[in-house]
Amino acid sequence: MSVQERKERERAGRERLIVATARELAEQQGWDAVTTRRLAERIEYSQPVLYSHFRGKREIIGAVALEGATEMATTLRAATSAADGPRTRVTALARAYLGFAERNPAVYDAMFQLDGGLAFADEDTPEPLKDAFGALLETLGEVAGDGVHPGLFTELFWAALHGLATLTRAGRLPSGDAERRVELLVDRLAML
Amino acid sequence: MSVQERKERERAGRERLIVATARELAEQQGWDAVTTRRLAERIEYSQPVLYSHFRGKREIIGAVALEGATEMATTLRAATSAADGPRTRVTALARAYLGFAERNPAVYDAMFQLDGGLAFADEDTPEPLKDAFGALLETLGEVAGDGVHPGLFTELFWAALHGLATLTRAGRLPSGDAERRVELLVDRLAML
DNA sequence: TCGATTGTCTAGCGGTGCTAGGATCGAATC
DNA sequence: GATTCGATCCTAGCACCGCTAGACAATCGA
Repeated sequence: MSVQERKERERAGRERLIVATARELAEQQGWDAVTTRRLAERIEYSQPVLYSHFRGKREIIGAVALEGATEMATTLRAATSAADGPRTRVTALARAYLGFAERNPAVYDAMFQLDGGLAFADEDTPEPLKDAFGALLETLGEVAGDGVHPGLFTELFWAALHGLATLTRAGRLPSGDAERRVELLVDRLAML
Repeated sequence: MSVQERKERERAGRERLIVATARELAEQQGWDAVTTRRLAERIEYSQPVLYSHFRGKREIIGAVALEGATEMATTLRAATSAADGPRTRVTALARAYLGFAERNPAVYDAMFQLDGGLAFADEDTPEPLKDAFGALLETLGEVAGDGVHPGLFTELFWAALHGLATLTRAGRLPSGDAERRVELLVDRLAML
C-alpha cells in the first residue's frame, strides 16, 4: 500500500511541477512560448506525460489560473486587513488588485484573458475563483451605498479594476497616471 | 497610366475584400478560425497573396481593428447626438459602447484584446483610434467634475466600460444585470 | 520466475504562419 | 504582330503547433 502512496505523492509532485513550470515560462516569455514541447523539455519528461495529468493545454492554463486565484485572494485580504477605515481599505484593495495584475501578468491572463476551461458566475465555479470574488466582496460590500446590492456593486468595481489592469498593461492607458485613476475610482464609486 | 490606375484600384479592392472577409469569418467562427489558408480560400486566392498586402496575420487583425474603431466612433456619436441633457447623453454613450462590443465581438477583440500591432496612447497612434477615444471624450469631458482632468476621467470611464464588456462576454458576469450595472456606473462616476 | 499491468517514450498526424522559387500572363517595345 | 521582360500569382515546402497511437521497458502480483 505504501508503494502506491509513494507513487501518488510523486505523481502529485510532478503535477505541481508542470503547473509551476508553465507559470514560470509564461511569466518569462509569455503564454505563446508555453508550448507542450518546451514545457515537456523543461520538466524533463516527454510530451505525452503532460496528457496523463491534464486533458490538454487549456487545462494547464486553468490550473495556473486556480493557483493564481488563491494567491490573489490571499494578497487582497492581506492588503485590506492592514488598513483601517473603509476608505483606506478600499484604496488598499484597488492598489493590491492592480499590483497583483502588474506583478503576475501571465497568471492574470490565465485567470481572465485566456480560455482555461473554467466556469464563471455559475454554481460549479471552482472554489478559488469564488473565494477571490469573495475577497473583493468583503471590502466592497460595505461601501456599496444604500439600496445598492453589494454583489452588483462589487461586480462593477471589479470590472473597472479589470479594465484598468488590462488596458494599462496593453499600453492602451499611460501608466504614469495609474495612481490618480485609482484615487478617482475610489472617490467616485465607493460611498464613504 | 490608366492601366496602372486600374491595377491599383483592383489591388485596393482586394485588400478591402481581405479585411472584410477576415472580419466576417471572425464574427462567424471566432478569430481562431481565421487562418491564412481559410482566408485565402474564401477570397479565392492563394495564401501568399495575403502577404503581398499585409506583413502577416497580425496586420490583418490590425486592419479590422482600425475599421472597427471608425465604426465605433460613428456609433457613439450617433447615440449621443440623439440625446439631450448630460445624464441621458452619458447613459446613451455607455449603452452604445456596450452594445457595439456585444454586436461585434470579433471586431472588439481585434481592437482591444488581440495583438494587431497597433500603437496606443502614443503620438503615432492611428487616427481612427484617437478619434474613437475622442468620441468618448466629447461626452464624458463635460461630466468629469470640477478639478478633474477630462482625459483622465474619460480613461477611467472607458476602463470601466471595457471591463464590463469583456467580463460580460467571457461569462464572468451574469448578463441579466447588465442594465443595472450601467445605471450604477453612470450614477456614480459622472458628476451631473 | 513468469505473466500482467503500469508507465514512458518514439514517431507521426493534421494543422498553423510564413516564404522561396518557378510558372504564367500582360504590357511595352521592336 | 512577334518578342521581350517585369509584375503577379501559385505550388510546394519549412519549422512549428497540439495531440495521440503503438512500441517498449520497468515494475508488480502470483
